[in-house]
Amino acid sequence: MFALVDCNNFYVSCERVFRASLANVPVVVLSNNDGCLISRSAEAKALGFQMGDPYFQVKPDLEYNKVRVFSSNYALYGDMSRRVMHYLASVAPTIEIYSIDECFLDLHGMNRYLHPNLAAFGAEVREQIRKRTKIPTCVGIAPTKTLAKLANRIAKKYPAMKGVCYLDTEEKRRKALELTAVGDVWGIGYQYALKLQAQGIRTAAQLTQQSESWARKFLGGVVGVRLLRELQGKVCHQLQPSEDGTLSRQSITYSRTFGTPLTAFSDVLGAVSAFTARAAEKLRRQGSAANTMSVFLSKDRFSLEPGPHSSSTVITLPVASSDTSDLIRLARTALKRLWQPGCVYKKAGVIFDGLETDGQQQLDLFAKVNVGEARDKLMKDLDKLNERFGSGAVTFASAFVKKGERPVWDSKADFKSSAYTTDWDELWCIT
DNA sequence: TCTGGGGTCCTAGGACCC
DNA sequence: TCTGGGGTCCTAGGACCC
Repeated sequence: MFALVDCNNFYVSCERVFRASLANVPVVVLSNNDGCLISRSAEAKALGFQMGDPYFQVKPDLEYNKVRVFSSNYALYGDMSRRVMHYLASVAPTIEIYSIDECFLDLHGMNRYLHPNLAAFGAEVREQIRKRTKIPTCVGIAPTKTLAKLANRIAKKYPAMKGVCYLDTEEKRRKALELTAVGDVWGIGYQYALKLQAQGIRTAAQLTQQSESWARKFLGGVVGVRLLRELQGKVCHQLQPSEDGTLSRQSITYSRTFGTPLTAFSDVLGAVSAFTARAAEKLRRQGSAANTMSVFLSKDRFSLEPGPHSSSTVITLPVASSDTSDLIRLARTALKRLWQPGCVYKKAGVIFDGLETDGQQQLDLFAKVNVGEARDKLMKDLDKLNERFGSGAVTFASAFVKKGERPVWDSKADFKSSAYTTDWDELWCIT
């Protein structure tokens, strides 16, 4: 059996933990750059606000309905997430942190005398998380990950379930599949839902009636076959945990939309350098070095101008690296290649790919060994200083921003709550 | 004026090699 | 009209997820 624990409206729930005044009123949280709605309270959903609604379009509506609006505050959400996951790690033999607000538990081998009734176990988990963190959750328990996802949706949708849905019998599995629209199945997105509806397949139950060769043909090859089998209760996806429960990434990206569009090379270079530094930090944190680096620049993606709105270039490194100064130098080379004078740029990003374990690189025949070691030490010290004194305390010249000033590329975040739990300067004040 | 960001997996097709 | 057969590596693109 697998369980999926999913936090309800996670970002909104995090904001509510620290503000009693947000209870029972409509609340939404915006994406980066205050772009779209990405988390909505039940009250905001009831008013008709949709996931992904552009903020500028629904702003009058939000104001009219007195909806409380927040910019996203990842320092807060990340910290609350760690608390939830830390608890979950203590109750199941294996967990896989699937996203910031979802976690799979592998219940195989769980002590059957301690938890003879998994539905009661689910209820206990919910209650404990609520007590410890004030975050509301729902729990789905079923024989496969895909069915656990489905069970979780049902636990959310039907209040009578009291937040827990346990598909322990064939009868319940069948019922759950009949209650689920095909587009709500994990792995069926917009395109597949259209295709399926055209063939008269409306519910998950109807989907499971199809043959594997049909799934292979219409649902993306082996991916579709696995999906079908999982719905039928045959396990295809095991948990994939890493040591700390988080997945070790195969690629690492840092990209941002600029708060205001940029036209000067020096401004964009500053942004790309800063993004490179942040991505390199992520690289070192997971103990990786990158073999390739891509830099991309984007113009207005909603403009009707013909031609591509984005351009990118890939640089293959001579030796895999996680050294910020190396990488910034390459980023500058890449940027020069891409740069078109007179263009108005709205977004830039850096992607590291071809990751390998740092320190295992083939020796560069001409490198002076001492230089490499000194650099490693420098990067370690850099990370320590930034961890202790705050991100950006020590930076490279090309990414430098004066203390107290906001960089020209900085995203918009007009409605941000405090980092109550992670920043000494923003602790919760009781006045 | 304003429309996020960070990932995954899979397939197909081309280049190249023996 | 005929014009090998594998294998690998790389890239681009499509679909999905939260």
